[in-house]
Amino acid sequence: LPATYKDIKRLTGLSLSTISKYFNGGNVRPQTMEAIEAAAQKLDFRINDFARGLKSGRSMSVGVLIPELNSSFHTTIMRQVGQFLRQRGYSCLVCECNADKSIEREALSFLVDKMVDGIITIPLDSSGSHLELARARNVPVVLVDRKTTAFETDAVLIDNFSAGKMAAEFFIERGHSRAAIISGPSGIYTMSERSRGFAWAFKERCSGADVKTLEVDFSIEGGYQAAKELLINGSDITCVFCPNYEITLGAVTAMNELKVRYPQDISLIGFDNMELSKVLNPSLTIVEQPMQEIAKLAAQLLIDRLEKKDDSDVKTITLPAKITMGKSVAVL
Amino acid sequence: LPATYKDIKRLTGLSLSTISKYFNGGNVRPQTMEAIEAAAQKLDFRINDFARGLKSGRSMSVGVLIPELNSSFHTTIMRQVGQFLRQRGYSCLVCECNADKSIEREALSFLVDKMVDGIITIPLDSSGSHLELARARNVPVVLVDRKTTAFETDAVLIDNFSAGKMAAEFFIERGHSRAAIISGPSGIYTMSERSRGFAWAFKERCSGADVKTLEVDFSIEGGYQAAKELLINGSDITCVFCPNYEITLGAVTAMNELKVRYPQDISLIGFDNMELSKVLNPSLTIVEQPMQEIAKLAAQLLIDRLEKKDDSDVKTITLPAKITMGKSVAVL
DNA sequence: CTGTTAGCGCTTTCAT
DNA sequence: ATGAAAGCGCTAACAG
Repeated sequence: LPATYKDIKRLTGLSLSTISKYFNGGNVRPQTMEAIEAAAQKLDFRINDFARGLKSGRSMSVGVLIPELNSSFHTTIMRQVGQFLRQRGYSCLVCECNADKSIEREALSFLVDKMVDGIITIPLDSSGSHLELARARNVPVVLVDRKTTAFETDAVLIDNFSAGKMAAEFFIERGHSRAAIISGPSGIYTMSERSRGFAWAFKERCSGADVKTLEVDFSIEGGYQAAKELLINGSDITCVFCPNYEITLGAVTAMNELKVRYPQDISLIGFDNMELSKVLNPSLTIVEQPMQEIAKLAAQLLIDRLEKKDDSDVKTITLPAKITMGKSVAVL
Repeated sequence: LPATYKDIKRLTGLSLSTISKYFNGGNVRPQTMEAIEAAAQKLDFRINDFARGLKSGRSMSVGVLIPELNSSFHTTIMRQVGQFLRQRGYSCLVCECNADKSIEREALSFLVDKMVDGIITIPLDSSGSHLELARARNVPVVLVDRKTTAFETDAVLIDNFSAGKMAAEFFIERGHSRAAIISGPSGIYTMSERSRGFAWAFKERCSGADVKTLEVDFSIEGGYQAAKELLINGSDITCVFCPNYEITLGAVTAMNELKVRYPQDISLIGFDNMELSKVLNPSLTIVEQPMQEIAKLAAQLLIDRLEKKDDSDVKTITLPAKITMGKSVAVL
């Protein structure tokens, strides 16, 4: 049975309040501290987080809620956020909602029940209505990657429009004018922005351009099917942009299967995940997000809110993406 | 301010114990239930997990402690375990220890402090001495993937020796006799077993065989360096076995860089991760673990312990691996 | 089936 | 700097 303050009291003769004060960083005199330390050591004392939380109303934990833990981007964000938060004394409760809105709602309610002090989330439901519950409970929320339309709160994003534009310009500069983008669901903020940027650049910077937009499920399978369709019937397309990691994976798989080679037969730009880019041969040209920075900023922003170091208005931090050159785009 | 039993009492006139009973699945009469439900609804009542945990001594949460969240295998296990546990009403606290033993020890102590009811872990410290703390606190532990030498508890593993043997036999059957294995640290149980199985099969089933064993760091970089070294100086090797996912990734990257092609120049068998196998061209022959089953069995075992449905002696469940054929092994 | 009662281990005024 | 006392929200006998 775990030791409690009472046991320490028994060994030291001190009162509960003095002991509590010590464990909360208050001033006690050296000999008191030594006595408590010795007793705690001897008893293998560890503070009871439930009792503390019950009394103080804070859990020193934050909830991380993301769509899918098998998405490389989401997992990376989650890890970095967790690492940073832990350094600052907070623990993380991680939930994934399997890309299902009703699970997302449940998960949020679960986190609130667990008394998390704050929430960092990549929202699935783009309205963000599920987040109202957090607000009702006074739990601050920081959005990552996507903004919500009906719920205003702090957010850390990349400039997705520019990311799409970048990919388009990379193609245009190398002589391409007939392009396709295999986009995820247009209801997803990042996807529609990247598509918009891609199409805009071709329209604006390349006369006589033709951009096909395929909209698929947000998965490897989706990318795979769309690429197959495109390669079989896509006739005169010379280049394809895959604006997320899973779609990229699916598209490459389809090309392998159909023995279509890049960059010879068709040019390709992928998204995220440097490692994939390098194991592939030829290597892939990709648009990359500064994941570590995104995570760090989100965590910092949340902590600042929790600790009242920042009580400014809702703020959105926008970071740039960058393009990393591989060998998957032909010069026409 | 969140509502409590007191508020429900005020609205319904019922006693706290009746209300508590209802929320814990006890029998109350229909009209009582309706009254409580209505009040709870109206008040937006949610039970306070801290108070409940403090009183009951159970948190309905389990700790998951793994070496690295950027390892595809570890992440997959963690997800599956989490999913299964959540279905059963438990939540998960996930910690990674960045492959550092002292962090692992801290993380364990952190989980115990958070009052997890049980722990599922892929142990890094192969002695398992850090797990003593859990035992001292009466927190059951289930090991996944690796066994500990100095701490006996339930475990779910694959037959790693056979996995290595399988890879070797696949090579042998296709006429290979000069092989290499790029193994992870021999202190890691899985790695030494897979190596042992690999070497054993060549020795036993292939006269005049020659097996080089390289031991590297447990990382993409490790696999990359070793493969490079092997390809530059390895002279007469005709095939390589990479007994984990990260090493496989590194090895393929090295081959791309040196323009060494498989299966023409050298044959290759990788480990884990079907997806990688398919995006690569040619596709990879890999040894696969039944991850979903591993996770499910581990979670089930822990729950059975927690709920006293199983009070048998410590048990170890061993599952078979299987080989999935790709196009990365040449027939000599 | 329902109510009364006594804490769980900690924090936090308020005194001293 | 330390102590006494009250109570956070819930559970679990026990009695009715």
